[in-house]
Amino acid sequence: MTSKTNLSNQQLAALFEELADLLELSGENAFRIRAYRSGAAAIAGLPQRVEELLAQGFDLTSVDGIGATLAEKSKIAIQTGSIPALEKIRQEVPTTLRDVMKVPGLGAKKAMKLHQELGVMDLASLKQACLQGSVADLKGFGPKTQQSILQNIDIVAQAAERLGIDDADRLTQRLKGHFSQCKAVKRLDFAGSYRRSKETVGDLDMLVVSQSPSEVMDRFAEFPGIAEVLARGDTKMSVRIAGAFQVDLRVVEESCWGAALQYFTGSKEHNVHVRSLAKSLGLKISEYGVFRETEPSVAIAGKDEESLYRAIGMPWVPPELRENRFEFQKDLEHRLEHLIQLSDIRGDLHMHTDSTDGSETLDAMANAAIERGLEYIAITDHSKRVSIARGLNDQQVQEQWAYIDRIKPELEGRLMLLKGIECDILEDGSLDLSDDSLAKADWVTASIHFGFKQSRQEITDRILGAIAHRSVHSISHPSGRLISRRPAYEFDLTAVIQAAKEHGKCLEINANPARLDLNDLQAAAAAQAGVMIVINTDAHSIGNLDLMKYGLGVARRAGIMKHQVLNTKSAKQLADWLGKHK
DNA sequence: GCCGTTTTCGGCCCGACTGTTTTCAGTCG
Repeated sequence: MTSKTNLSNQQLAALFEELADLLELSGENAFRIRAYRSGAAAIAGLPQRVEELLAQGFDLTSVDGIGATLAEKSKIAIQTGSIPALEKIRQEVPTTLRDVMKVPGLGAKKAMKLHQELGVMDLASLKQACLQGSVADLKGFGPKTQQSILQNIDIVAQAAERLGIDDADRLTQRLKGHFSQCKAVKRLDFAGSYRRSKETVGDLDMLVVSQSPSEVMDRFAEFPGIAEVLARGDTKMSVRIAGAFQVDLRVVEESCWGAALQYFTGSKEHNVHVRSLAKSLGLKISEYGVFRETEPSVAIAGKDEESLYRAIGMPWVPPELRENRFEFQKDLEHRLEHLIQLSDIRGDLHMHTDSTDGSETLDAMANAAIERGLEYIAITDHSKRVSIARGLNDQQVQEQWAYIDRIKPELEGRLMLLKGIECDILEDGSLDLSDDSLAKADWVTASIHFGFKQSRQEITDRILGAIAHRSVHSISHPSGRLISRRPAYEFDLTAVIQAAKEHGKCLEINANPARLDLNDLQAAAAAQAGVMIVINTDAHSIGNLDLMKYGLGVARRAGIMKHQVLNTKSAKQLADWLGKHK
């Protein structure tokens, strides 16, 4: 089978997701919709491209969640770039209603009702309807719903325009692959907020060194998924990728690579500061290089970034720090020397198994951790309040810990396996498991999954209570936000940081790209106050263990140093730390 | 639509809670 669609697994999965959404809007059977969703997830999780698998004669129906129908539709999508059933339903249901459906508080039924009764087509018309007050008059809706829509609509509108860091990551991989055969490309990298590891990326800046820009641009135009070429000049080209996402290509000379990379990496605030420093030294910095004001035609630096920063008396600044926060302070050299990096991470203290909502057995997670070179992990399944995840009760968690005690000897010298729990902080402020149980754990991380609408004081008190509990070591995803999907609950971060400091408890940077919680500013505040940070993947599968890098992005943006992060400690040091925090 | 069989149909992770209703859609992972 040959094809020219070059559809990635993520793109194929997105087609099925869209089909599922549109079927849901049209009131289709819920289990059929779920089947499309789980099929999409299965495709997104395949280690190899569907196109390659099919070419090798692989039987897609052997994958869990993919049956004859999805296998056939996948085949057609790979050949044609689309699915006939999707094309058909797009004619019947406006696909922009998918955004309306994603507003917290709304679902398929309400979105469809808004469409049919009020003519709502998308987020803009939804907002207008709310502002006019006509939503509150609709049967099944009310003033509170209308108010909540208005509060949450912007976060969804933003999501439509920005990519999560992991999606941006995948897009850069596809672009790299697309250009790998293009001989005109001498060098290629991505700048902008993506390079600075921001949690979401508004557009992607691609920088290329080439002698023949037009050849590079021709190749760029062939990239699958381009909806529109917005502009094309001699050295610069902009395209819009499916949806509203923009990718900018800039072709530069080898000699000014560093200056261009620095210029396009930003941030704007960082660059303003850099250029004013240069000016005070009688220098001028542009994307073409560093120049003396007295001799503006000869670049004295800029072939690489190091030379540019050296010219203004600075060490090379890692992109994550270029936010005009720490990089111009006196302690920069000290911070750079100790700035945390991925290779400093020696363990992971938050992950789930198939005892609750993880997809792998405890043994599989342990083995995967060993393969990744981790020295220790904590198994932290959910407690019973998270019933949808089949959270563990006191007896079940004791059974899991007994099992861990049994297999510990086999892992001796390879992995320190900690008996942990992600214990829910209940609505009344108590913890979801008995004190007796929690006292037997090696590692307890407490978190909130319910009661998000409580008052700021109530939620703060819940967290403070958990911090004060003698068996708790850490608070996981302290703000509760889901990026582009759900805002953080209201709580007093300063009080939480203060309490964590007083009780010697950790606050987590959850590395899952949907969370990244604490965020960079919150994590910086905590670390500066002297709170120990822990960076965890919250893995629900083996593949999730590789999400650690996104947590590192947050920590580096926060300027956090190695010694401020608990899981940079060796297994021995961690055991000592836990001994002192009993 | 998928899956597994007690194999070609019947089930598909729960259940307490909110806002709105007086039966239900959506929220939580």
